[in-house]
Amino acid sequence: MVRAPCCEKVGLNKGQWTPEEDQILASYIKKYGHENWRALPKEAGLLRCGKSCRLRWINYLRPGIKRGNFTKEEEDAIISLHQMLGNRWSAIAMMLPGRTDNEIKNVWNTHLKKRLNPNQILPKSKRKMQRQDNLNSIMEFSSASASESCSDFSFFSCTESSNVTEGDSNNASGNDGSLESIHDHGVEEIDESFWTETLSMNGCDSPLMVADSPIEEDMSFWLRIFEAGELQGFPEI
DNA sequence: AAAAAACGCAACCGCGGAATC
DNA sequence: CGATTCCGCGGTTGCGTTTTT
Repeated sequence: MVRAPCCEKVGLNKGQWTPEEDQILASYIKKYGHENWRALPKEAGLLRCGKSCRLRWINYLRPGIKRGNFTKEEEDAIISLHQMLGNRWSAIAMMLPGRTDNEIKNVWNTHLKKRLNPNQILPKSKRKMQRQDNLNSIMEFSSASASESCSDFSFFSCTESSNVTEGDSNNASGNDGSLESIHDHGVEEIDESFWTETLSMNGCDSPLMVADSPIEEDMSFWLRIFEAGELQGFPEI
């Protein structure tokens, strides 16, 4: 079928956003929310397409966005997560509160990729298959760990609490950071009860389980996992 | 000092899938 | 139940800035 364009392209602004546009968008969303991105720019009086407004809000205007350079811990976490998840930037961003998928993607492409051995970079077609393998490995690993003790992979569960603490109105609609997102990408075989059970397991006192856990703790937790070599079983990308 | 190259970031594009009609 | 709409994601591009020659 023929896809309708996301918006009428004629007469709309493109390129850099002006402070005035930012102001209009932010104040409109603050007042009315963003239930319908397509209709939002017209109602707000912006000469932008809905997609553009959404991107601007998600990446720069919404509350809780952390600006500035990535810390070493954040970079290491991105590398580690990328090893497991591949180019699933939204999933990686879920683990780094305050960072956006676009920002992480940029950091990866401009800085972090260079740290890798070039031989580990697969052609695109192979990477897709590898990614699914990694996901399956993660789920197997986390299932096994959960059956013994509090899983090191309980970060999936913690994702929800992390997002909740952001006070982000966006949670209600789009960038959910929820279990559904995980399921969307091919891990349906994991029963949802797994996550709640994991959360409530005895001795599950990982810092990640704390709703208001600071990001630094998240990062150090990741580093501990990888430094301990607990993930060595995963295939390299 | 100027030109070229490299870099980094913000934004756009197109696709897939969920939701709705 | 197929058609359509909308959202979100990942890949890519454009352009300003910085570094190198």
